[in-house]
Amino acid sequence: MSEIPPSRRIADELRELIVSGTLEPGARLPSERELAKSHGTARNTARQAIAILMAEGLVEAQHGRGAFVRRWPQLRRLAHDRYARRYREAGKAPFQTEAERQGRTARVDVMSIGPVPAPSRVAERLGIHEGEQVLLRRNRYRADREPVQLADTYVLWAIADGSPLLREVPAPGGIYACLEDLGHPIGRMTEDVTARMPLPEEAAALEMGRGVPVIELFHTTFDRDGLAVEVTHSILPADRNLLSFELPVE
Amino acid sequence: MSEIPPSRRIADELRELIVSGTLEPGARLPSERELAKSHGTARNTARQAIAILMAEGLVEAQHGRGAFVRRWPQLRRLAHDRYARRYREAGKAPFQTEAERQGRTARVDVMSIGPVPAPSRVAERLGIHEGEQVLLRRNRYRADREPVQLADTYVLWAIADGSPLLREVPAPGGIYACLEDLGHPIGRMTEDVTARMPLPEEAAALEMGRGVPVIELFHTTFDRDGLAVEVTHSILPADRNLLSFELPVE
DNA sequence: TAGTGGTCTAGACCACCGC
DNA sequence: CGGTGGTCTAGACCACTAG
Repeated sequence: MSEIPPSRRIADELRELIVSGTLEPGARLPSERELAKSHGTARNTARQAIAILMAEGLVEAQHGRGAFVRRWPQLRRLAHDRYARRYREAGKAPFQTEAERQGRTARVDVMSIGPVPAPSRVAERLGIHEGEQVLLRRNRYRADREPVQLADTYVLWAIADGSPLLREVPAPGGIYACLEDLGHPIGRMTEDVTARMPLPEEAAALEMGRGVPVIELFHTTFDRDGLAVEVTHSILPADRNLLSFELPVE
Repeated sequence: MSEIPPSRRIADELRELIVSGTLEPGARLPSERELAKSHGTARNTARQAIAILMAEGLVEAQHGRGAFVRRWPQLRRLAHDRYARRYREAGKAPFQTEAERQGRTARVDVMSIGPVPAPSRVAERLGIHEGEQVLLRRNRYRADREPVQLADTYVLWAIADGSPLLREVPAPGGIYACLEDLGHPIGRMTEDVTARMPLPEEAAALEMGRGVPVIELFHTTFDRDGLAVEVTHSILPADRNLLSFELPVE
């Protein structure tokens, strides 16, 4: 048998109003105390209903103001050709290219640059052993102030050692232009994409709301000899990013 | 000032044990009553701590048994060349190709086939007006029983009308082989990828645990004349899927 | 049957917001 | 100041699991 419990029922009712558009993005939900009274429950029960909707990313609570239907912000579009050589030759890094294409201002916070032991998922992609020394460049990207990406870029230490890659700004065209200067012309690039919920640190660094997942992306660059020279592990707020790819047909 | 509240503190402690590996995947957490006693709080407070970790996808509760560190299942890898013609000519649909490549058995549940008005995000990709009639094929895919994908495939009605696309099994090579037979050889394909939390219906149809997001994917197929002939809107449990792409360099 | 999570109650105090 | 969400308490009953 198992009846639907009151907290779920209240959540279901509100969800229906939201997905049907009756409650538009930005609209305020009834307060917890109102919901409790109108449904004849304790306040904690109504509160639980709101919590369900927050975990689903449909609702956002603001302390002292109320609970609101989440506005899904404009997506930043990451085009499939964002690493194309023509942009690099124009002296622009991929992120800058993307931002300008969408009329936004690119900002990069360089969090750290230095040698670290390679994490397992990076090592397997670089074809080295876990714990071997690699260069880590840790960046946060913002578009018009809004954080849109955390990126940990790992480069083989043999390539990075003593190179401009250790500097804050390695080259006008970004690290890919720099890698080419260092004798590793780009041969091919692959990206592995999945998603998960953010850790609290990630959510904080990206100023994310509750109930919003992150896209987890591993980018691997191979030079023309087939050597994996660089791996970037990125974390992107899912509500601010849309990745576009082109698939081969043949 | 604002101290960290007890529920957060308990959650932080447990999370540290999980991410550091002290509590391995599958390990049982202390019960809510144990946590409450050991931290000198009410049971509801300890319960709230567990709820935080569940929303983060780190912990899974089992009624009557306990709360456990989530095991992240093996990822299904979706290769960038899964739509390549050579597979189609071998008489295999893309999903079947992928499953076999990984030694798993492909299962397809055909949920419905029939004309519907085009939703907005489909219409804009097909280059038609919202509400125009299109064919919808709604499928659920499973690998060895486990649901791994919901896929709504929309085809221009002018192409689908009276064609084998209205049948359960349109052609041995899947709908893409069928589209080629109908005079629309594949020219190019694009995929737009983002992520969000699942709606309860989606979570149920995919048998997903709490705190696991879905990957939302729009696949668009263009024929050699540049006509958008087909759009597939897929929902994939993020803990069971990894998408691999190859990026153009030039 | 004992122990577990799932849910609810009816209070309480705090922090934040806007008037 | 009143209304809001954020958190906690100390109980209670239910449903499920396992020995």
